[in-house]
Amino acid sequence: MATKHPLFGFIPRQVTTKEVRGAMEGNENPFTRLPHSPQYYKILEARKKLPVFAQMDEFYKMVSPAPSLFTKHQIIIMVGETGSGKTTQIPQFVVYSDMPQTKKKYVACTQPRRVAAMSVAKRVADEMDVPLGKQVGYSIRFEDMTEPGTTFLKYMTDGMLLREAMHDPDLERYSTIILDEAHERTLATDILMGLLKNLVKKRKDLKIIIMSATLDALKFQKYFTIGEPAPLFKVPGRTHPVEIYYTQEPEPDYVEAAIRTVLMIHRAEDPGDILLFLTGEEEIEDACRKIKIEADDLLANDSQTVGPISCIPLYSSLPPQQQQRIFDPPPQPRSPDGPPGRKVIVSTNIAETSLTIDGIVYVVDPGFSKQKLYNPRIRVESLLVTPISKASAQQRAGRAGRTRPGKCFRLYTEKDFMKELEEQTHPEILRSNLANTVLELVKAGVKDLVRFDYVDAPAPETLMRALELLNYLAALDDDGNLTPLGSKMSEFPLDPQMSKMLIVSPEFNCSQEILTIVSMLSGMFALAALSMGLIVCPTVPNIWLRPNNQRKEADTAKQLLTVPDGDHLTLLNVFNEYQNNLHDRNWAWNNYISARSLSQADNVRAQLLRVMERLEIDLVTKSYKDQTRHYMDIRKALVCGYFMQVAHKEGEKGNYLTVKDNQVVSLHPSCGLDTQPEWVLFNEFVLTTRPYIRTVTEIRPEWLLELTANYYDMAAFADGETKRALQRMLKKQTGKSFKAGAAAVAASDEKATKEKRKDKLSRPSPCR
DNA sequence: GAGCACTGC
Repeated sequence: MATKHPLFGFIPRQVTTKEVRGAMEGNENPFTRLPHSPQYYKILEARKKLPVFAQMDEFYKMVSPAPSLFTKHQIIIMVGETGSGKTTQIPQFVVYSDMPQTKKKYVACTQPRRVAAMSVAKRVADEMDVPLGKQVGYSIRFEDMTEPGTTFLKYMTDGMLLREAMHDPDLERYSTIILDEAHERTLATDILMGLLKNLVKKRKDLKIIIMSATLDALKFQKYFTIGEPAPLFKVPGRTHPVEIYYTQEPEPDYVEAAIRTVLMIHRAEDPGDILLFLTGEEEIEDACRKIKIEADDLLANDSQTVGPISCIPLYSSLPPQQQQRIFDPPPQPRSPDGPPGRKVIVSTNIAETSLTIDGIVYVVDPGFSKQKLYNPRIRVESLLVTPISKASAQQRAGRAGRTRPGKCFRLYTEKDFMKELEEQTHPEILRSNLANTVLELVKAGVKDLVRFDYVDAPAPETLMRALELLNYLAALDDDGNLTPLGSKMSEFPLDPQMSKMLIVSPEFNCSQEILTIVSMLSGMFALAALSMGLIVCPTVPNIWLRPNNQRKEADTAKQLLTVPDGDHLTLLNVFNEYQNNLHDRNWAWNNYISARSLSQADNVRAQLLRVMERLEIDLVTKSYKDQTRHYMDIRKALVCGYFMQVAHKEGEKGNYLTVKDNQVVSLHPSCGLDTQPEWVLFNEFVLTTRPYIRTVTEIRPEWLLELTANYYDMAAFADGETKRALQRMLKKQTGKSFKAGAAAVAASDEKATKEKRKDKLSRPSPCR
């Protein structure tokens, strides 16, 4: 029996609300042509109550103006608060209008986080009555839940779309791109906004929707002014009111004030859970201990009016089982009709955006968070406790009104809120090292990095630092053009130093080993999704576990796996042992190693291996009788990527001086080197209680001159202790008397310059 | 003898 197709008569981008609602209410699913399930209608009733649903007509008038106005509204700015339903509904509205399924195109909606992409895709698949991964799917790193030819609505991380833009700058596969949570201003979203603003000139059929919270909308509207400003589409949120309280005077000690406020709420306010924002692990654990002591004290003295309390810490490096505790119910009253228990969650910023916890009625906001800052002068990213922005404060307060009216206690004065807090948190692009981003942009075809149309332009010095690094790595030539090597480097989801050493590693017969080291270094920070929709495994910043009560045992275990030549080799050793033990979690556990970070490294390794195969980079290893020689090759390959991160020992006090930047640094206590070698290469420079270098390997200075002559150009090297040390090394190599030695140094200076010239012309050096 | 805000490819 032939029936009319539910979308019969729909003209792409000229559909009407009546047509769409008709199709939605119909018996037959327009995308599968199967009967709608009873569940579908149930969900549809709930969808109809969302604020955004009432504005469908307004939306279609904006995206589908009369045909003559077709190109006019190519970009739309959409403003919607929490609870408006924009993330789930707008992409579906767009599907009915674009009809991507008829043209083999996608409607894409980006999210800053993996979990959000997964869980929203699942929700929308249910709403559309289709299986997840068919018509509706998601695409995130390590997981592509789409079916080519079938999927037409795709949720994805912003980083994933940026990767695609590198290969296909015209993003031909997409009919509409929706950038959700644009106000969060992630690095990837910012770069995408710049690329898309440029792309719409070329692709007149492409539509862009920028979805954001209120405060930023005008900025985006101004940025996306092409002839005239992009239109604004506003949707009200659906949250409960939150009363805001300020302190009368500034609080000298915000942790102490926060604890006092939590206890005050517990004593005096109605039942309801409390969320307290602090800045980091140590602060949080400390506050939890103190709250617990005070609350137990209250309970002991006054169990008639005060109920029990459970205090739960929340930060990303907490093991997943402990994170789950935030969903536990509050403690039971002491007696059947005694005062009710209360749950207090003490959290980092993770609860501001990444996680929502239902049942929170009170928020305590001291007004601080840790933020990453990049200092291009010394090329260091550091974490600093910083006052939050007004937007952040508003977001935090909103967390109290998700289930019923709430209260937010700000531990600063109203005057400070008005006068001292910045409107917005500085976007990530202004606070980051941009080496990776610059390489991605160049690969995506952006010619002039300095004049690129950024929403907020980064400091010229940051761009210069990135260009300089990429030039020394030979990813960009002297005119800033992408070299074939740079093009290969951009294919890897790695820092440029790492992709460089991976690409040159076959020349040192150790690409197997470098692949492992790179995977360990980058897997240490990557994510692993645990269970959908709830919570993710946190970042695993350290592979070494050190439980408080077994520190000694943990240290001994670490000692047994340590390779004295360097931490990079230790990482290699750990991974190899893990493989020799057949990925046994017990082996990891018995050796005080995080099994999660190892399996993550395994994941990353498999992905990088696929890229290597595609680029035809040989996977080689060489067995020497003498392991030291093998390690030497690996260390040489490390030098090819990290020659700019080298330090030289000064004096006998364990001080090191970084090459060229002349920063005084020390070996991090976690470093496994058994001596203090004269020359070391490091993976990370961290600024904490002191400047430290972390993940350190001993190198030989002659390798610097051999392998990276254009950076270690003696003739052009600024005078200083490092240069003198290099010269001493050259002198020793010649083995001559002082006078002859001096001549040799002069000659080697000259030789280095010549080498460099020759190098630029023809020499097939691994690092050029 | 120290530490790790949060994401992402």
